[in-house]
Amino acid sequence: MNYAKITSVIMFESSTIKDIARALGLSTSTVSRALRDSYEISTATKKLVMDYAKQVNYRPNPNALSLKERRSKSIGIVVSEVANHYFSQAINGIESIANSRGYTVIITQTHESFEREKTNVQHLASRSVDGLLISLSAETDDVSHLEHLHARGLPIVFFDRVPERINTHKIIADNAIGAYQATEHLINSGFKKIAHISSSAHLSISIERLNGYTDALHNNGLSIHPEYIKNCQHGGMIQDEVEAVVKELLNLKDKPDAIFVAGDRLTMGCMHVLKKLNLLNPAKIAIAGFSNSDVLDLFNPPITSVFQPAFDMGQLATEKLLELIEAKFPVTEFERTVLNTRLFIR
Amino acid sequence: MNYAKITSVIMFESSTIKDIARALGLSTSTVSRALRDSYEISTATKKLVMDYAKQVNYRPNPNALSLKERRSKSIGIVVSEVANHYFSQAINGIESIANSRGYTVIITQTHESFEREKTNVQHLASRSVDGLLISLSAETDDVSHLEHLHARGLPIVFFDRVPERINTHKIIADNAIGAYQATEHLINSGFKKIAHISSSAHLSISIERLNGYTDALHNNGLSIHPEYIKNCQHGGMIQDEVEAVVKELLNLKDKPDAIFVAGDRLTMGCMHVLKKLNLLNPAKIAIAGFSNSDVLDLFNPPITSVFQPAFDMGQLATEKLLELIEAKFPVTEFERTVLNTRLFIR
DNA sequence: TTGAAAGCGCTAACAA
DNA sequence: TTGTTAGCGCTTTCAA
Repeated sequence: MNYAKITSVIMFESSTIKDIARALGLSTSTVSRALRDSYEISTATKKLVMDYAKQVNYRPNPNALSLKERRSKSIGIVVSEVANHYFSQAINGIESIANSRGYTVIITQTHESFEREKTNVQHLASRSVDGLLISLSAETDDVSHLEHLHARGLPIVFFDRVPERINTHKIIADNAIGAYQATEHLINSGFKKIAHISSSAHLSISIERLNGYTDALHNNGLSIHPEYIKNCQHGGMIQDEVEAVVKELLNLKDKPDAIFVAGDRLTMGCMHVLKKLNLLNPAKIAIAGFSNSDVLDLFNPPITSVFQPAFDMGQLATEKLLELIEAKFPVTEFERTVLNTRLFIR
Repeated sequence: MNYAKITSVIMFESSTIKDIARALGLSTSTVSRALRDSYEISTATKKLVMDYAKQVNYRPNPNALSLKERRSKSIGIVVSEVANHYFSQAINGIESIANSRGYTVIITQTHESFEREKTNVQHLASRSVDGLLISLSAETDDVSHLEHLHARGLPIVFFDRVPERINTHKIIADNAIGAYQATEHLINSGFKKIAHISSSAHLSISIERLNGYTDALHNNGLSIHPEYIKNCQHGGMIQDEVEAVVKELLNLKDKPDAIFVAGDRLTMGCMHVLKKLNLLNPAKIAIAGFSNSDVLDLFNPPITSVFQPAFDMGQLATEKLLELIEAKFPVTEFERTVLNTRLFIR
């Protein structure tokens, strides 16, 4: 403890290997080796060091370690927002694996903004995370900010909203089948004029869910009306956009009798608009949508939903990422893993 | 780029001050100073260095900086779970301040477990965060794990669920008034037998909300029945516990006609139980509760709620924390800030 | 079995 | 105005 520390604000710091070495009359290298249980060190010295380390509650300085080892034992997460049950569940899955493997997780939110995605990714990279787990923002069409990092060797695994162009592991739900089932459920419930509201058109999930929707219509002998298909560039983050889109549908001369909504926040946004327009109770229009919310059955009316195995997706993505991070040799074979969705009929 | 790097896995790394110095034929200290726009360096050299740095996309290594400066420019957050609108909104507030001030945020979840809280806190401390923002877990009664760190000088700010014993800044909502208003709303709606379900009894929020509840009953000439007051040790994380508590209330000979629920997850859990028991639609029992959820008005029946200014609380807590972190002199005067809640009548 | 010394990337006191 | 050097905490050759 030096003079400066005492006269200035007392800093929070724990003892270092140097402190231990001094106290025990050993060299720092001996202490370092003893703490890592090296075969070179005698049992007696090891015990001495370990006991003392425990006594003073020694914790290695992660920054020194990172600097030395050139890795931070941390991974960065980029999602739209944590206030979305799909993502919060995925995060729980990610944490469960990462923490058990000794990694810290840094969560960032894009709020569906391309600019914030770039800033977050840049920040995480400069923060020297060992790898990145990303679900693209609704606005993201250009992934060059990620290609650049990927090309330079930063391990990246995508989940949920994945880019075509970057060749790495990708974990997704079977969006097409999920969308197909939800749409078919509406058809089987007697609806014939089914609209579709989705996030921005270029997103992988939007494309896949649109395909499921159109396939379901087609296979059930219903025709596809382009004016029934609407996109929200901001993925539902801007409620006015959702409201505008819903109103456009309702103003059509041939109004839809049901809507299949392709996202958690969009589904909620859509319900709010219908509620506001007094179309919810009694239900003037049916809704089915992608959502991992656990309160959908409390809604009025309760709505049928497509549930994604978010927790599992998070776990799997993390396992894949750690595989890349800890690989001894460059990985050149990448997998695209597709997990099943589940339809909850309400 | 040395041989090892090329033959082994190509690492993701950016150029260092050393690289720049070598390329430009300068010393590392000159480069360092130029990059920090030091008055000692000539304009010409500065421009040379800065231009080159931009060209190679130079990013300072945060680990080296942390090691040198003895701070990490990161703060740790400990909350129950991000899948809780109160906390996700608070986190947004925290991020908005922290990021603008150049700090990274590390979010951890306790899932209301005391053990996980201890592990997370320990992990963050050993991760050398510059400060901690904490809302205690439902199980936490003993705060010695935090007292220890606090005593050693780690800046800590508590929000929402705060301990008595630790003297530092605390940001809370006016839980008593919020609870009072919600209870009085039930009374004014004609209910006379109002029960109360809360998180674990020792939590600050539980105590304050209980006070608001009893005051409201008392001031309105209603008597307090101890058998109407129930606690959930796990703060609603274990749905069976919530179900048991609700059933106990319903099995009383003198059944309550309304329940004031003191927490976001508890409110949802409670609704689910009532739904399951077919008491929700038509409503056989009224519910009002603390919640920051944005979909309460979609519920059937919609429920009256007490909203906490979570975003503001997060912002304020972060400002206070950064004040402590960046203080030139030890801070000895601490504030307890109380923000107003808002009653949303539905 | 242990120690001395170098180095990870950066800053700053001191020299020139 | 710029360079040399030491040191933050740690690991790891190389020497003893």
